[in-house]
Amino acid sequence: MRADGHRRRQAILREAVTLSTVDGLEGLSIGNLAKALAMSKSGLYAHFGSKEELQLATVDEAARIFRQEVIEPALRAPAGVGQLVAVCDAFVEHLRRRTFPGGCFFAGAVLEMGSRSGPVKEAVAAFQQGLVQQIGEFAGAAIAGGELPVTEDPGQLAFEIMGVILATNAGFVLGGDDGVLDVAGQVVRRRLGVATDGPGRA
Amino acid sequence: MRADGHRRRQAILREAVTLSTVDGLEGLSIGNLAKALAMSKSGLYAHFGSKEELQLATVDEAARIFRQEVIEPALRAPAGVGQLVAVCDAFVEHLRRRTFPGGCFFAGAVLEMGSRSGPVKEAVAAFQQGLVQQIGEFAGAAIAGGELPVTEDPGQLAFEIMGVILATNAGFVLGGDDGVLDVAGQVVRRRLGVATDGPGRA
DNA sequence: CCTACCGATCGGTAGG
DNA sequence: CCTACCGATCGGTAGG
Repeated sequence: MRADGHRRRQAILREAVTLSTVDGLEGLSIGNLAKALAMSKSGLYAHFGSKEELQLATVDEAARIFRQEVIEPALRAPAGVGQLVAVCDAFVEHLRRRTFPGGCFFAGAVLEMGSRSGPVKEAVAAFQQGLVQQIGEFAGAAIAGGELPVTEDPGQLAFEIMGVILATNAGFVLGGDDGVLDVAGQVVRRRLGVATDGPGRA
Repeated sequence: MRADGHRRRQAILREAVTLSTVDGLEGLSIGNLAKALAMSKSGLYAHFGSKEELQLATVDEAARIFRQEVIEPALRAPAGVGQLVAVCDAFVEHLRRRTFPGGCFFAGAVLEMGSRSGPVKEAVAAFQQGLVQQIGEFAGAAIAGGELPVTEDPGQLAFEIMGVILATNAGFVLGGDDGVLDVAGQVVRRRLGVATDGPGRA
């Protein structure tokens, strides 16, 4: 059945994304992935013709999961500042529920692939640039809607929020505990002039 | 001569740091490093008894270079806000002069080693935590000196500045051009209420 | 999907 | 510092 083949492929890719957040997209090996899935290497080659094809499909699957867990919740929030806060909150929850053992797939992939060339690097770069652009659009809407002063620059604001996201991921991956996760929401709310739901308040 | 041996060791480690910013600390192989230095693998084992020892020495050398190029210039700036701005500017220059092909060594090492265990991860974590603490002390001095309101939190401010640093590195590594490098200074000066030397102004 | 295999490279060692 | 080697694993293929 086609549906079964698709589910099998998706299960493989989910495991590939998971392993990549620990070992990297280059450190991900066909042998390790096969072992984790209790199948043979050549079984994997029936789905992906080469390691590069596997890497590209892994990036696609990681993008799908990130969109589902982080972007889509933000898009459902009220346009403007609400979406800026929501994208940070959704990212924090993405980390908190430990979707992947190595934190955010793309934070790692950007640094691993950034200084390389080829289709995998291009795929990672395209996703990252799309994310920054999406956040910039949220910021633009907040300014256009009068929630933020017209002296704000959407690109700079997107850069700042990307910084909060990356600092949160780095702190979380390194510390392994949820301690850092509350800082992101506090910082971004303070920066945008939104009331903070501090701890100790219901 | 001891001095020659020390220089040789340092040259090896400089190359090891350089290669690590592209291939990672795990992707750094004894064979590749030996080839880059035009020596044999066993020649490297005369300096480092194992790959883990090499990795630890590589982290130490990267820390030395980072302190020299980023921390020390900041320490020479006026205490308080001046040091917060200076640490960002020095980091940007560290990237601009392309010290390493893969950007900031520690930005990559933190994500690569974060979800692992062992002495190499601990060494990377210790450096990163020391850096955040150092920036937090700069922020504390700025608040104590009345340059920033007492409602500011040094830890949150250090987190924000680490975010600016990480977003700058990610953008630079991915884009490969100097375009992002001016944003960091603008964002951090605006955040701290310091006058911006915008482009078009001498 | 499987077993069985290929040459290349991995970290590391023996012996000099 | 060197050559020569070890077993293990790498990405990938042949043949089923």
